[in-house]
Amino acid sequence: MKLTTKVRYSLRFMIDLALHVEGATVLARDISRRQEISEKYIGHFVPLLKSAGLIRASRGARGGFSLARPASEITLKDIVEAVEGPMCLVGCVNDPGICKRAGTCQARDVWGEATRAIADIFSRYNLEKMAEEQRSRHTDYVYAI
Amino acid sequence: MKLTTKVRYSLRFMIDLALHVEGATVLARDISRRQEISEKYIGHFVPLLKSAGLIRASRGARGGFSLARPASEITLKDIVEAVEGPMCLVGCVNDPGICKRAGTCQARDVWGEATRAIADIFSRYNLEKMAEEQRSRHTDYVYAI
DNA sequence: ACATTCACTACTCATTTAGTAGAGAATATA
DNA sequence: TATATTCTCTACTAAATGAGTAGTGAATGT
Repeated sequence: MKLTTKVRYSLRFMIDLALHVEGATVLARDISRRQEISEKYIGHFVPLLKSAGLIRASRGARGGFSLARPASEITLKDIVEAVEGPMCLVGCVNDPGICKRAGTCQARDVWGEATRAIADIFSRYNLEKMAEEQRSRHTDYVYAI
Repeated sequence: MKLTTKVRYSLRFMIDLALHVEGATVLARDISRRQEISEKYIGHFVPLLKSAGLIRASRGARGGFSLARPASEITLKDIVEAVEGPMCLVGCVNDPGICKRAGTCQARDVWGEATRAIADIFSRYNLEKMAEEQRSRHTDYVYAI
């Protein structure tokens, strides 16, 4: 039941981006500094967020990242699936062929239902609200003091 | 978001046990055969189910396993936590000390809420119902035919 | 042309997962 | 009490995954 570092960082990246993108783009370097995530490591998961259509990237001077659609239309589920692939508690749920018991196994049904319930929970969190709540902490989302 | 083999097998073990324990005890060997899980591997997770107070074990002739309380009072959450420890999507939720940003991080709040929501879902599944639904498949929960 | 910025591949190291193997401890029963 | 039976514990192994660094390459605004 543990999420990977990539997913954790991706959420922080997205919240930070949503908070600082206002008309302009945001540099990986700046998010790296604020979030204390190495630029190199950011380079690993950010292309996944881009391929999933959550952010846009541009290179060169004045380059950087921006959201590909309104923050209100980006959910936690989108972010998790962008980085880890389709949500699924056990392999046989999405891919019955890997276990010959799939057709008769009640446990598989349970995991399937639970997976859908969790996906539903994750899809109820949207980036706009998460960023707003981060802002309301009045910390600028930078560790300091 | 993937569960371990131990948890998957533990659920199948518990469902099988609930289906076959009727007055008597059930042997690991029999569950091993029906579920196609090696006896050796069963020996790895079953002591965890026992320490968590979900099953009872006795050794020697007429030994075997039984439920430590009514199936209706054993939940999926009990089983998952018995084998993997307290449910928790990211470490900082249960253990804020591991990250200095814990106090101001909205992402942490999100993971905390989501963890509680998932735990709630898991606690709604009880073993009695899962076993009943397995039985109603009329397969005796053995791969065969 | 060039500095800037993201993108991609390769590599490393530690940890976790998924087992097997074998000896040891408990116990009902003859 | 001897013994077959059954669970329990520790050690070990191999493969996969996780977490990250490093270096090069490709795009782009000025």
